[in-house]
Amino acid sequence: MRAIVDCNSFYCSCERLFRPDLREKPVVVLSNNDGCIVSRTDEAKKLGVGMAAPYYQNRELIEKNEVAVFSSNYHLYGDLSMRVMDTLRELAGEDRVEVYSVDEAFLDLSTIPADTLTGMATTLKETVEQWTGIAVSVGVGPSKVLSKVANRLSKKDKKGTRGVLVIQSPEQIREALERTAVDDLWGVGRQYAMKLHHLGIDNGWQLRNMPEEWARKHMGGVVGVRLIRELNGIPCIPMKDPLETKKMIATTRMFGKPVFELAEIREAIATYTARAAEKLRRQFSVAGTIQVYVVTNDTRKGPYEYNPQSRWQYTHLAEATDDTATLIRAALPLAEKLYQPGLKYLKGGVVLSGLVPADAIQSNLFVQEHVRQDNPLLKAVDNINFSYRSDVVKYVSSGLTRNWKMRQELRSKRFTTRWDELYEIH
DNA sequence: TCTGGGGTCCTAGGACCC
DNA sequence: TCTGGGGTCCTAGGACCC
Repeated sequence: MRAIVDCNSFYCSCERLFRPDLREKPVVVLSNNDGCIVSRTDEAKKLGVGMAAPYYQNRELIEKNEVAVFSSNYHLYGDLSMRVMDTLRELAGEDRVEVYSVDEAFLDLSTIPADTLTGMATTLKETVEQWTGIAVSVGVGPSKVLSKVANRLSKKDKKGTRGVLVIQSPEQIREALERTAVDDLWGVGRQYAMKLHHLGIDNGWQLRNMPEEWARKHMGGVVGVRLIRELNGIPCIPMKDPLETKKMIATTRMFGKPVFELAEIREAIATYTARAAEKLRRQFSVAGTIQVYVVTNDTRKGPYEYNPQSRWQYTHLAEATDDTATLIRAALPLAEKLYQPGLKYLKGGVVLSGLVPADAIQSNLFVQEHVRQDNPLLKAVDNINFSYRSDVVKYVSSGLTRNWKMRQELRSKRFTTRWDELYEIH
């Protein structure tokens, strides 16, 4: 059996932890640049605040109802996420937890006796809440997809399930799947949902009964076959090895306001490269390929149309590296190649790929000077930038004016990761 | 006269997830 | 004025190899 543990309205719950006055009150958290609503509490949901909805479209509703609004505070959420995951590992066993996202983890419960699963799930929920202050929902089922189904139903019926639902017997599974629209299944997105409804397949139970060969033809090949099997309680999506590292690292941002000059684009790209390189070093990898992209607003559709167009350039590095300066040197010419005067730039980004472990670099015979890996200077810079102010130490190419920096006007303090922002009790 | 079979690697693009 | 950011997996098709 598998469990999925999922933090309720995670970003909002983190904010509430340091603002007890907001308990039971509507709260929302905004995406970067204060653009969209990415987390909302049940109270905000009830008021009709949409998920992933643009902030400015909901502003009136939010102000009228005195909804508390926060910019995203990733330092805070990252730290609390770590505490939740540590708690789960403590309870379920170090190697039985797969961190799936900042607010979700799959647990392998295959060694837990069937009749104690509900007890175990309840313990997980209560302990996480007691140790971290973050409320979670727990769904348990024979496969990952079914555990997701259970988790969703546990949230829909909070009073009945108290946030914990185990589906195990054939009857429980059938009932749960009949209550779940195909749109709400993990692995069915907009495209497939549309296709399925077209064919008269509306709920999970109907999809479960479709033949595998049909799924192979019409639902993305083996992906569809796996989904059908998972719905039938046959686990085919394995637990991931916790030691696996990322295969790609990206840092991309909307600019705080549109940008027109090459100098500004260069600054932004250098800054994003430095940030991506930090992430790279954190997982002890080096990158073999760097891609740079920008999004322009093509005005051919009329001056006020939103018609974003992306342009890409990439280069393979002579030798894989995690050195910020080397990566910036590779990135800037790509930015220059992309730049065309007169266009309006909305967004930029850097993607590192071809990642391999730092201790297994394939060296290039034709590279004369090898950059020293495990550079103590960079380590020191990473430490300073994390524990004090971001970019206390930065490369000159990342710029000093930074007109393009994103808006984040409503961010709370980084109570748990910055010395100068600790929570104070007077 | 007439053109196999089996394989790898790479890229682009589509679908999905939170 | 105004719409986020960061990932994964799979497939198809082209280039190339023996």
